[in-house]
Amino acid sequence: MKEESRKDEIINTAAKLFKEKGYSAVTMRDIATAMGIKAASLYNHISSKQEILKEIIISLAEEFTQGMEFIKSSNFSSIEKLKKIVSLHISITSQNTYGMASLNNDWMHLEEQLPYYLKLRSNYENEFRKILKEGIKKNEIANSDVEVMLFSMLSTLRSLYIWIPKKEDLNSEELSNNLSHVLINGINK
Amino acid sequence: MKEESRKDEIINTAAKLFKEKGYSAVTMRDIATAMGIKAASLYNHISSKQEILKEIIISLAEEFTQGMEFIKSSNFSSIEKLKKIVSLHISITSQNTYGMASLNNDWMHLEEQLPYYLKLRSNYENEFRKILKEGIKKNEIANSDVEVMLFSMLSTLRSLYIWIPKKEDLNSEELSNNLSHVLINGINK
DNA sequence: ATATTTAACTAACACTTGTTAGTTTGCTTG
DNA sequence: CAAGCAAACTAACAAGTGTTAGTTAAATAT
Repeated sequence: MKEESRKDEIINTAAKLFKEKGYSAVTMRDIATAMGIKAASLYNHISSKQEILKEIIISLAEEFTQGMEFIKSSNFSSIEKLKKIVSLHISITSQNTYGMASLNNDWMHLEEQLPYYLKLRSNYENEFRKILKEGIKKNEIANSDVEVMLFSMLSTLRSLYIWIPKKEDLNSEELSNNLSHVLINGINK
Repeated sequence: MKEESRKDEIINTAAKLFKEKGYSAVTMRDIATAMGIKAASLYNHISSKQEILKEIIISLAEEFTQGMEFIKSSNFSSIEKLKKIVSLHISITSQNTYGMASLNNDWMHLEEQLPYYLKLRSNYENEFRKILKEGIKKNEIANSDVEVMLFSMLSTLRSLYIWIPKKEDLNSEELSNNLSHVLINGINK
């Protein structure tokens, strides 16, 4: 029961193609061909193209929600919490770079699940924002524009899916330390 | 001759739709309907859907190339050059957020123009990288991993198109200062 | 006034899309 | 061996795709 099901194979194959061309440009025939079968055969395992997208995106969004929940309820310092967020993004992204591309680029093609996804996303951003504000109040974080700091960090973390696959010899911990350092201390001497 | 031509109207309307749903999900009928005409009428002004995408992306990519060329050949300090790059991104993006969405998300659907676009992009990244390396050599910039710094800054700058439209009362200069400060000094106290 | 241009229209095309129905194949289990 | 099942297949569909051809109406230039 723990081995990868045929459905999972379809989802992973699709995610790979979605990353290259986007959800709308990938046809069911593309997915089927990549698996060496015919398009109609896909429907023995999944109910629609939509379902594939939903499975890719929602499971990832829930992983992030869970990770943030854990960090929130910890008693790390604000800076330590931010470092944990960096680790969270690197960990999830390096395990599923294809899916992360869909999460970032194809979320608007969710249909019934779109409101749920948007709720998870704005909750996540709100928790992130709270950590920054708390850090400023506690004098751990510079009193710069919170929205600018949030935007800058989140943009970088959300783009990891583009960048991680280019680094063949990825050491997650080292990357996490380097990236945390740059995000927290900037590039200044 | 300086007023917006019908072709430009089509390109701008298309860019807006491309931002919302992506190039592949937008049909010629969608573009036409948004302009209050029929799809076939578009072809009095443009030769293909492809051409619309090309016009949007290539002109923006060339603007960036030109801006970088200017910064490169200036004799600002490395940090000042980076601040100019931040300004460049904010300026181009706030003038054309729709187009910037296509540049970021739909470039892979360029066909004949794809190699040219990729060349411009990698040249741009190389010049950016050179500025960082020069800054490290001159002891203006911290000796952190150059690729991590480059990735972090570029990710943030490339995501501006998502964020700028949310700020209704945009003061470009103030944003430029705030963002430069965060990118250069980080968020640390 | 006539000729020309601009920019819209209708109608249609060949092809591609997601999906369904019904069937066949080959493995697993009693 | 027979039955059941998982997972492939072929064939077809209705709707939607980008695009072309030919036409028409209004604005502009001669």
